[in-house]
Amino acid sequence: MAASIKLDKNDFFERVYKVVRMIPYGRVCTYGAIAKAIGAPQSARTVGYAMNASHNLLDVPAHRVVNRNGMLTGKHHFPGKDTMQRLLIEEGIMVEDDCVLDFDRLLWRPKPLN
DNA sequence: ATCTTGACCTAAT
DNA sequence: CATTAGGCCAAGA
Repeated sequence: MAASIKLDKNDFFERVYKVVRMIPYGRVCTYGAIAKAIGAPQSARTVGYAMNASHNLLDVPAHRVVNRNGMLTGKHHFPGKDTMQRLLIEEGIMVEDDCVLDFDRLLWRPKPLN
């Protein structure tokens, strides 16, 4: 047995979801922050990919995840046209021009996972 | 099995 | 300041 200490791909996804689930209502988070929280600071890209698969999981508020600029880069991947923006606004987050206003204030930083 | 693309980020030029 | 390049992991052709 030994061997295979390598992380299963599913683990990576699960970790991402775990962090995203912790994002409080009315707050937003970034891909990079999440990546860093799960111990893969340079895998922000894969975090985004994980979000894509998270559409099935209703527990994961993917709309609260934006890029480090506060831009709604993933809005095109949501059903409908401006679903992501709508969801954010419904939580009290002001969005304009595909960017989160007061982004610095609303940004929530996840704590590193074990 | 290889190559390309993708909801990104950081550092270097 | 703007642009380029590299790195990461996963899925589709």
